[in-house]
Amino acid sequence: MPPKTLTSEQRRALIVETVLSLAGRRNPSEITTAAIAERMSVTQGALFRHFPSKDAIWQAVMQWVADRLLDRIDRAAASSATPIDALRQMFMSHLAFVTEHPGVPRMMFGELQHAKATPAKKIARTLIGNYAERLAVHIEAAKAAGAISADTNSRAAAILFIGTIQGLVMQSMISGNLKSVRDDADAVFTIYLRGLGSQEKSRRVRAERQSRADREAS
Amino acid sequence: MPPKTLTSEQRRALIVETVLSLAGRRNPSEITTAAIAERMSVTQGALFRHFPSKDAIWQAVMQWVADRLLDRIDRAAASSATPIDALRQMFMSHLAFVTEHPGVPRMMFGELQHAKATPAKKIARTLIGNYAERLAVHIEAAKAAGAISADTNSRAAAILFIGTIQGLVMQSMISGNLKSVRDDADAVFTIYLRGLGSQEKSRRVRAERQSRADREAS
DNA sequence: AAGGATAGTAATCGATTACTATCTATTTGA
DNA sequence: TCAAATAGATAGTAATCGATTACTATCCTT
Repeated sequence: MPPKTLTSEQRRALIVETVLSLAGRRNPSEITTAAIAERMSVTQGALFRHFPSKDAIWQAVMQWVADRLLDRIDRAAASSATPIDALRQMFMSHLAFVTEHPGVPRMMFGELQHAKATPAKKIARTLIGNYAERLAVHIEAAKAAGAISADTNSRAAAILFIGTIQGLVMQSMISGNLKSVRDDADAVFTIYLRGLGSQEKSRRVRAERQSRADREAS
Repeated sequence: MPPKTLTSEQRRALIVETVLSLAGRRNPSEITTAAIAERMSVTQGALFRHFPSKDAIWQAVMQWVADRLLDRIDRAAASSATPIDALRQMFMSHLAFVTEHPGVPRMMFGELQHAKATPAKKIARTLIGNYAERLAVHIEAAKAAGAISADTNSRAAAILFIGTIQGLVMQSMISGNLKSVRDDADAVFTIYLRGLGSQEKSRRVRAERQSRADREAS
């Protein structure tokens, strides 16, 4: 069965998608151009009609990740009422994103491993920088609103936010179970929030409290 | 210059040491048997006189890491007076360990990336399991002593503890600066501790307060 | 001093890697 | 409609990977 001939743009998008899909099941550093092509039912040489090198493919994949992730957390934050809620929504939508695309954290980890700065690593670095910028906005806003302690170290708070997500993702890599992330997310974020000096309870706790109140009222 | 002939045991130890050293400067997945041998001033084939395969080398490296790290945190905890202090000492000694051996987190990340369970990954998994066990002991002790909130989710607290360290390490991978870890460690751990519901201040804050008191007293 | 065990060398193996030159088939546009 | 442009196939390339071979040098024991 000969593959349909696509436009170069379509093919590029499909290659990126395929790499990300493969990265969800194996170590990105072990993904060969032959494996990508096989998955697409195309010969290996065909890939180089659309990308000048393998590095360029990796670069495109990281750019895809950066664009989508930032869009996700931006939309999450925009639909939030308070700074604290924005942080929570960013946290949860980030986890939802990596749950939908298990290859994403694998690609990130794999790129950051490189000592020298590959083009793909530069994109990853920029992504995290932009991410931290977004976090800083809401952390400072939360401070200004008195929702968290004024003496909280903002830089440390941002590092911890990202590290918390990494911890959850890595836990899922160890167990091989991606659902465990969702189960633990709420409890972990609750601890994080209290660490910032917030008095707010987690959504789950508030919901339970509410339903308990409902039962007592009836 | 012909290399000195060593006993197989010595040579094995040297190979492990060399791999760890190389992992501190490049992606572990890019470390070839040829590169290891060259660094040791030995021919590539000589490695296979002491290890049956490259996998076996990686396995030995991870075992080295597991043994040393657990020993480090155990000794740190043993020399602590309170459960909270034990957690803090474990945290700091862990960071000191990876600072001394930058190849360690790289090896861990690299192994956990593999989808299928390689022998080395199994050791890494066991290590983290043992680590979490140690953490649980002190977290529960801290609860019993009333040093942290009783309603703290212990599993989440352990995940967050490890994730916090990962976040710091990854931050150093991005900046390429390992010293930044030490600078941020105290502030990040302070947030973590408050997240558990502890009222205790960080060592740095206490020290500053003390020195301020000293100045005022003089 | 003989002799067995062992550490290391040099060369090479087959497999796999990213990449490319050449040809064919398909699509596109004036 | 037909020729130019382009997507893909075919069939390679050189380089590098982990691993194995036959052989040599050295050490230790009796």
